[in-house]
Amino acid sequence: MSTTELAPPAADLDADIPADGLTIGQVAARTGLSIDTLRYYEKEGLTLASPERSVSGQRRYFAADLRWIGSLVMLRRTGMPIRDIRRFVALSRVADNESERLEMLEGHRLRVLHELREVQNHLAAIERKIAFYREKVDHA
Amino acid sequence: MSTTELAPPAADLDADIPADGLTIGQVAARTGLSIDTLRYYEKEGLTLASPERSVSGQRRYFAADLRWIGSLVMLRRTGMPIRDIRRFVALSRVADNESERLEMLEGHRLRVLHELREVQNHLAAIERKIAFYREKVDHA
DNA sequence: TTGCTCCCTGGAGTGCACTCCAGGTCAAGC
DNA sequence: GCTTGACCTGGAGTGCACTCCAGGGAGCAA
Repeated sequence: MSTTELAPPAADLDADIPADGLTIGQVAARTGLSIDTLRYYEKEGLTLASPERSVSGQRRYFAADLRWIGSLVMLRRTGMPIRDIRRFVALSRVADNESERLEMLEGHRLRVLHELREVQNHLAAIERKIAFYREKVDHA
Repeated sequence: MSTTELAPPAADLDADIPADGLTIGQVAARTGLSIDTLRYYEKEGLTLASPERSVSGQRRYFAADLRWIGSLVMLRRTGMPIRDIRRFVALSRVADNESERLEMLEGHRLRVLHELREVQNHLAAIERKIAFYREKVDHA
């Protein structure tokens, strides 16, 4: 989270995917998540479906997996807790509850907007403090 | 952090302060921080100076304390870690290092701006998802 | 066949920022 | 004089989201 957010994934999320899928390491490189985090999300029930496995039991990811992981990243990076994402995923696994999902996303959206406004206000205060220091420093 | 941000402090930060100062409970009410958090910040060395004490040993806060706590809130709510705030406080306690403080604040500002942009981008993706669900739901 | 790299699992450990607790003091009100 | 409520201290506990580790397997290259 600290360096990850500054170092965007090396490979493009949408670069094409070999016929036998991507390994977890390749997915990590594309998404910016760590291998451990990918397995952790899966264990925590955040994946829509468990990824396929190679004959030797290794995870193999395909386009749909990548798209879903993209959604996880967008929810996490906007601050939705794992617990809530799990609920959203549970809803997404069954049909005919689109309105509930919508409700969750809209609630989340409002919280994010609120949070953004607050951070922006505090940032403005910091910028005033910066101006104050700049004044002092430039006069020295 | 979860409810605090939604429930702004009841009393105004700048309402006037009795001659013998404010108790920690009153400061908590004004700042939105918990009593425990105020003591924790003090223990962690985030206060510019320890607050005065009443004859019976209770903390008494005055305007300067409140202003400083306001700065702490603004740094924390924009995501500066305790560790970094401690460094900033240490600088603030001695003279003639305004340029270092300025540097810290400007670095922090850039990180916050970066983070804000990223959250906004992810939020935009969420809003597209919302539009998608709204379409589906409204057609049902 | 040895070594290397990447993967696997279950479970333990970490860092952060609080938050809670036990046991105690003090001032005010009844 | 007793209760109540707000405060005190040192230290333990919590919740969250990872992150790391031990012990092991598969596939490939030299």
